[in-house]
Amino acid sequence: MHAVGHDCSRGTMREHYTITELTREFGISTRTIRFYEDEGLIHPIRRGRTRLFRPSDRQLLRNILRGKRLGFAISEIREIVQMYREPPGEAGQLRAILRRVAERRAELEQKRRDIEDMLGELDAAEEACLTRMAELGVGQTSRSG
Amino acid sequence: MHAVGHDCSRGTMREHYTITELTREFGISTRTIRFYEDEGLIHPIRRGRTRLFRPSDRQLLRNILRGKRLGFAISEIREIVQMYREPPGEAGQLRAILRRVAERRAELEQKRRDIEDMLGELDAAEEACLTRMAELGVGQTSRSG
DNA sequence: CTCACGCCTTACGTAAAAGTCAATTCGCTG
DNA sequence: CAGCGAATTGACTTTTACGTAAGGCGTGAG
Repeated sequence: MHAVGHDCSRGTMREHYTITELTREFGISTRTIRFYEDEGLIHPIRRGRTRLFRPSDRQLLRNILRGKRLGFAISEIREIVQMYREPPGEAGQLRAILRRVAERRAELEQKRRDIEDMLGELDAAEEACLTRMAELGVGQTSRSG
Repeated sequence: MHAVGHDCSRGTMREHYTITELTREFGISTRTIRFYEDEGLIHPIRRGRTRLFRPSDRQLLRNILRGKRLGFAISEIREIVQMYREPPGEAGQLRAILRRVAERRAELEQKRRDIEDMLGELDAAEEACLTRMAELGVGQTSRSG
């Protein structure tokens, strides 16, 4: 195994990643990454036909997967990552972005409330289980608190 | 239109809801609710073949939709809502539930981190837009802070 | 009685997000 | 140069989560 991008050698930051390196890092398949490219989420550079991913591509992929974990659709993620790019020069477009930022923020805050609620229910369920175990006189395995 | 369940009449809590009442309340289709029943997420009672939803069913549906908003699959939601039911009497099963509670909690905490990160990126994007607008000398429409 | 209305089941259709498989094509290595 | 491993494209398949259409039951109003 050797590094891609002739190993820039003055230290810390990799210049490029191969597709399989990223699949291993993020636990996804090459198909998934290529699919995201087809969908216009990510645009790796090419050496010949082989894809080379820059650190910024890697970061972008991280963002994409965050969106996925939160249940956003590809189309929504595309819209979201587009907002992270250099702001355009036209006032109307800027205002449009600001509006969408506000919308996404509202969605995320809803999701956050959902998480808090669900965590609360999990606490209740755990309590009920522990109570039941106490009733049964069963010793628990390794409790934190 | 009149109330189902001969209107228990001593006040606040509806006895039953029809399927279309719930679709209107939650903004989903009858197909969706029936699908959830097929998938074993919810078990309304029947009068003849017509489904009648108790307040607890309504609450359950609320939980299901929370799970959906957070990107959980039907199969995961089924597992989750099963944890909310009366704890079983067998110690092994209780321990299994406790384990799954811990797993789900970890997932939710991951999602919460994802949300915080994404909100941070949205803040950055908004800042960039506002800066750009200032550069362009454009007046903004209605800012909160 | 008939008709509309609301709910029911059954069955087929579909969009999204990949999985899987086949046929190639580089680039190196022995 | 033959071959092997890693990457590519393209096509087909699968799973999930419903949408949608077709036809039937029950009941309250006219």
